[in-house]
Amino acid sequence: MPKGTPELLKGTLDLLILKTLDSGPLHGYGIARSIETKTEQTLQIEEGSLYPSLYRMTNRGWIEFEWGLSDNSRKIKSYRLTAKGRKRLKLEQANWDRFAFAVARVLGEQTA
Amino acid sequence: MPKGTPELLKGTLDLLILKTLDSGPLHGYGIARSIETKTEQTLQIEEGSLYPSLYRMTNRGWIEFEWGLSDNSRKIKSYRLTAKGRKRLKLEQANWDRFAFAVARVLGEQTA
DNA sequence: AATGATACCTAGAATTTCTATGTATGATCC
DNA sequence: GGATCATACATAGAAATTCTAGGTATCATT
Repeated sequence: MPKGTPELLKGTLDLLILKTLDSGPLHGYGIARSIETKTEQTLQIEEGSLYPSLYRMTNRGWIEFEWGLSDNSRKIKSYRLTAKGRKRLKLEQANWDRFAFAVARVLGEQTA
Repeated sequence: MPKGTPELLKGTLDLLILKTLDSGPLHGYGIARSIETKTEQTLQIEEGSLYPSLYRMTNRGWIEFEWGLSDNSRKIKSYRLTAKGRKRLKLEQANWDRFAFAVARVLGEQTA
């Protein structure tokens, strides 16, 4: 753990994945690496959280996948957002913003 | 629900309670009302979440209580932070800041 | 006398995330 | 060639928190 104890994901994993897929199709493992890199390992995506989440969101119709090959010729499931997923992303992002703002209020940070 | 669907607490309840008690002793019901007021009902504290949390944190030695009377002469459990609780508050607040910053990074908000 | 707000409590369900595994293959190093 | 590491997928079961849905009691108000 290069940056101290990693943060728990506190129910934001779906949002983080949806947002990552908003930039274009990607496979599960790549999504995890992308989030970790962007946050400099502050957020760590366990595979035991990642794959169940992808499975759930596929079932809910927020994302879909097709089998493909990665750069290094490995079999991958390439995920992408559906229209429903894009709507869901907007909703979850708005919810997060409201939530984070509210918490900041309680913590006494003057955010406005 | 005056302000739309209330946000889930996503593991921040302990932090919110500790922070509220940092301003001085208060009883459970009052803590809940304080958080709801401060956030204009964005965060809603269910009693089924509140009391178990107070119980857990008492057991962990982060808070302690004594029976007392409220302004309107009701029996209350007046909670206050312990030294351990103050340390815990600092830790959880730092963790939250790191976490919120990391999420903002993924969401593409330029916070630095 | 009834109602609503205050104030406490608990059981059980739901959900998410984590820990701990397992499998398989491509790439690298000796 | 063989070992090892990173990539890539997956699942079972545990752990933790929060929610739903009840319950009790008292004070104040209508």
